[in-house]
Amino acid sequence: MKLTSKGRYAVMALVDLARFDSINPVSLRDISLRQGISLDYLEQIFSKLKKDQIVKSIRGTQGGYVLSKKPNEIKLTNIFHAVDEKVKTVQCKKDSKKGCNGKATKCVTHNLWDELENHINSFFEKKSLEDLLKSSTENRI
Amino acid sequence: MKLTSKGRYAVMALVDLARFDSINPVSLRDISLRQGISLDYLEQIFSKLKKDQIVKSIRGTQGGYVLSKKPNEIKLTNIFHAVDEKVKTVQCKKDSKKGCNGKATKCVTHNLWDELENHINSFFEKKSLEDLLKSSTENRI
DNA sequence: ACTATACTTGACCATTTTAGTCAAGTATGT
DNA sequence: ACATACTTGACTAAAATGGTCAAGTATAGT
Repeated sequence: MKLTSKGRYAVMALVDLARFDSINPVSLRDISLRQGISLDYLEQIFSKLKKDQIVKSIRGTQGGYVLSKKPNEIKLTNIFHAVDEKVKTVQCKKDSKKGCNGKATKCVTHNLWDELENHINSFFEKKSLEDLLKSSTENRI
Repeated sequence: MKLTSKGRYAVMALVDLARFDSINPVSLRDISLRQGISLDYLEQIFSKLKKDQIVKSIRGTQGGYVLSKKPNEIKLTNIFHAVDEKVKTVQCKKDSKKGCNGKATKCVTHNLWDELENHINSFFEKKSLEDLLKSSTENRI
């Protein structure tokens, strides 16, 4: 099981954004420099975040991105969903008329992954951007 | 985030094994046929399970594998650990003297993954092979 | 002792996913 | 007009995944 860095970057970038948001739109270039994430990659990520209305873009000279909602309204689950970071349960083929793996019975792990998925999602649903914002300022050196 | 099928196969195979264990050692060939998992791949997996003393091998004509412990003593966490299925947190480079990503500060996601990891592991530590065994017989068609 | 069965080990490989890069735009504030 | 910044889409090197293939070794039963 693993978490990809796309999800991690999205979270890092949004925390960065939330921190500077209040004053002006934040350009991806600034985020790129501050967080050490490739600008090209950030563009991909923010395009998805925008599609899910987590951020808004503002064009023009002093443009950039701003959050669409307040930090406490943005849950991790929203962020991960936006960038297609999901809990894949490596499920059995669902197409067949028979059970899992072409057997007559439901495979023994079938319910297990469902339970696990719920368990993980409950974690992501509880954590908001605001929570991260707090702990990140605590950790500042 | 995803779970690989190696972990899923390991769980499926062990539940199968646990179900027939009481009578005789179970050959990988039987498990392969019943669960629809490639024999060659099962060999790889069981080699790891054996190294972590989750199963014992019995050679010879009527040989096969048996569980090393009782089903309620085998937790999912043990199984996943054995087959190298782990929660990868896609962490920041740890080598540098500075903080994450060469920045002066700890990156904001640093603690987050730690928390998540604990959350997931607590799930795996609770579930034993016996639990799965029960629910698998309930689901039989 | 022989042999079939079953475990053991290690090299190898095709496909998919990841983590980006590159290029060519379009929109807008000043 | 023009610099800045967002937008879109094609492309790709490297790693992980999900296996296969080959060549053994050990042992129970006859």
